[in-house]
Amino acid sequence: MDAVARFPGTREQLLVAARERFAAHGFAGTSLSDIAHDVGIRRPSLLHHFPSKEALYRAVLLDEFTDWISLVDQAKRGPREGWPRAEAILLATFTFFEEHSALVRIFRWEALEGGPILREELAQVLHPLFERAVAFLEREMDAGRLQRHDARNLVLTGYGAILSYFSDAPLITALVEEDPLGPAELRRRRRHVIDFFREALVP
Amino acid sequence: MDAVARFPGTREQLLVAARERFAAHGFAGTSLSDIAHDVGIRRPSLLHHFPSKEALYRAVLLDEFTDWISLVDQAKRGPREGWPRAEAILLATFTFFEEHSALVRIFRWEALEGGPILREELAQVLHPLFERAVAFLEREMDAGRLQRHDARNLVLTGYGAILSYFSDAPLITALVEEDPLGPAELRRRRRHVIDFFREALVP
DNA sequence: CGTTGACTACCTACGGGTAGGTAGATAGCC
DNA sequence: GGCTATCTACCTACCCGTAGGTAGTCAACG
Repeated sequence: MDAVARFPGTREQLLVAARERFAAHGFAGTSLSDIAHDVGIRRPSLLHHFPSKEALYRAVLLDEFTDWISLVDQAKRGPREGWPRAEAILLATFTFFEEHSALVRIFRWEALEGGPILREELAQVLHPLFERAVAFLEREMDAGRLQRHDARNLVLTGYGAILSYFSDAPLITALVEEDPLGPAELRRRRRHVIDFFREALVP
Repeated sequence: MDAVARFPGTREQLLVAARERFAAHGFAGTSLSDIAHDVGIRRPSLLHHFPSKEALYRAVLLDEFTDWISLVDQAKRGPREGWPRAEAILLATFTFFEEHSALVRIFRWEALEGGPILREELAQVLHPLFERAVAFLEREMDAGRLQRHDARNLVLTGYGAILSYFSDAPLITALVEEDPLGPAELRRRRRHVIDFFREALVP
């Protein structure tokens, strides 16, 4: 039967532990023993639930992507055009990554080391999202509802402004006094991103 | 005596090879055998020049930091205030990282995996640069020569806009058709960053 | 009702590979 | 002779994955 939605079955515990380990140390830097130990079993027992390290990794990413897709669907509601829509997308993206910081770090690991979900494979998922964002921006710029910019680079800048903050948080901690992931600093960052893009985008 | 500035001594060859390897695969993902092989010697011979893997890594970063400091000194020339100065700094930073893409990737690795040069240690170098940038921005905003923004977050956004592009280039490759590090795309990115920040910063 | 057989989840032990680091020998150069 | 740079051979530690064994559960069947 469906083994999901029981208490926290071993398999689900393993997925959570693996997500945190992969996010913290990347694919190559994570050992199956550590993950198994987090859950309180031995490594071979882990391999009873997932046939290989790579399979476990893919399962983790599949979980995260599911949440990601739900965000995209959710973004279909809300304002339809102009800056209000751009703002809504920025806000939703910020909030999503705020709540899925592990995904941010896994993305960065993938981009850097090219994990088993090779860059190409990951890019296949990101490509349509990227194209949709570019199309939206170009349409709004053509209509004069947004200031004209290089749409492709604009999307990259937007993602970078959000992703970098979360992925570089450990480094930023040593740069500023407050915890960059604390509620006050997160609010401050969110407002900055919105204000900054509005200043550049609203005609 | 000073062993530098000979032809390309083995030590210097090792530093270059190590820089590329560490940038490509991070500290943990790089093996000394690979570095030694790049130079044409065996691993124990490498350890004759550098007592440990960590020592080699630190030597690489020291080299890069030297170039970085020279950039900061160089930035003291040029415009003194307002958007022209901000633009000059952005341009110099962009050009520097364009020419030191290995450093970009090593930075990202450090932020992610917390390499042997612990984040704190790296942050000690970055902290004064960060504070100086914040002070400049706040002074210019107070004087009304730049649009008001959250100075600290503005610096982070600026660095993110430049660093992310270079460090994520492998991923971006699969997102757009052209090579993001080719001359045309680099020119395009540079112009976008400048335009975007001018739009948000010029009063 | 009791026994058998399949299944699940875990274990210990091992094999094959790779990592960083060390010891000691060798060859060339001042 | 002494110093430098390199080598081969070795060590320990860790990795992933597999083999084989052991409890416990649960359903089917005589």
